[in-house]
Amino acid sequence: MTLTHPVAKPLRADAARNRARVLEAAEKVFADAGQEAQMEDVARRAGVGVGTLYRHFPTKQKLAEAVLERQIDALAAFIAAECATDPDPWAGLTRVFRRAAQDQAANRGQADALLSLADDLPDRCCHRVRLGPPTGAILARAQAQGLARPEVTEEDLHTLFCGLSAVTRTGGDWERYLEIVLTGVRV
Amino acid sequence: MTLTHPVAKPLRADAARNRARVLEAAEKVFADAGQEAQMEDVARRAGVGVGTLYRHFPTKQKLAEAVLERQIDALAAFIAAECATDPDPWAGLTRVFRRAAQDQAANRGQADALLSLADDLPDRCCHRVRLGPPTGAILARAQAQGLARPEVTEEDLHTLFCGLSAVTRTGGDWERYLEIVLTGVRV
DNA sequence: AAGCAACCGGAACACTACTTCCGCTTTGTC
DNA sequence: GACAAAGCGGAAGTAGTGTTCCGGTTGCTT
Repeated sequence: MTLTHPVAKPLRADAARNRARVLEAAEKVFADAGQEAQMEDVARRAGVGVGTLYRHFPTKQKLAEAVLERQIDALAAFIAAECATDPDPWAGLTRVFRRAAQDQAANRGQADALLSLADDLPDRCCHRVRLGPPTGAILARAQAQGLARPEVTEEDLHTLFCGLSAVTRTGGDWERYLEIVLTGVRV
Repeated sequence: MTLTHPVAKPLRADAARNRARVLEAAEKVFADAGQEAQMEDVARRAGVGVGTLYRHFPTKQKLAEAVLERQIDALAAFIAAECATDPDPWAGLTRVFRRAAQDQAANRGQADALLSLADDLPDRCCHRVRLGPPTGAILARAQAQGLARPEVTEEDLHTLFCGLSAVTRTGGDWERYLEIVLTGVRV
């Protein structure tokens, strides 16, 4: 499902091509520069003019959201495919954290998104909204098996994700961070 | 070569008064807005013109550093007076974290400083440089008494402080964060 | 009290980055 | 192949904010 609405809007061939180029370029530029990415850089990298950017994405914020949404989609898919069904829920939970850390370390934009107040992000690219429930479900299974401390909540995990973003953003050692934090969650 | 040499430079009475006002105003404005604080806001709050700001602090960055330095000084003094000498090193360490969290929650500027790369901050207002050693010493005592996991390092604690800044900045529940993280450090 | 130097206020400046606008080009259709 | 509509490029417009400049003022010294 690529479109959010059933309203068919046939895009001209060159327009569709440019839209894809812009998204791809934006992904790279936001990965490097986070929210400080510049529209002109995105345009140059995509090989289009800034006008074309604005035809497809009315504002920088919307472009950032589109990029973020793709990455959240990928992460959600990874969780569903590789973590949620793991017979060892603790291993699954660990894998979620490690993947999130790797993503953030490679994508400053993703770390920045977790550091800004989530209120100004729509649900479809909100880390907490999209990833909280599946991650919480894994946590619940771990708790049911006595592998995780029972008083830890889904909300707590989100807090730990936020902390993680600060570590990756400052170039800290996120492996050590995860080790300590997961020790604090484990029984 | 330090400019803070014993070279006495007697400041005119009004200049000294204004300098103090600027610092006080800046502390409040940076506490509210962090690095996004605006020089004009500081000037207005201090009841002076922007020109006066720039006579005392040649750049916004320098002003932010001066504010930060005072807060780091206060935190260092607190650690030395109330935590370093605690017979129970674990209680001391906990108090350091709690105080840091409270400071950050009340001072967005302090949280922002921990989220930016520390490289561009001079030593005298660098969290890691100023607070790492005394905090590390408390950790070492806790480890010697078998209260903290032996493989945790001073560096790790700094990483956890960085994570803490993300939690306070996003309005997360830092009490829960500390509880989980400190559980991960404790034996 | 007078003179001078330091200091002050805030308008003007400079710079950066997002967004708009419009003449030209490409695409799809009859 | 020609026409209309959709799309394109990038220069120009705009806005926000850090910094400078200078005529006027205040404090210190003689």
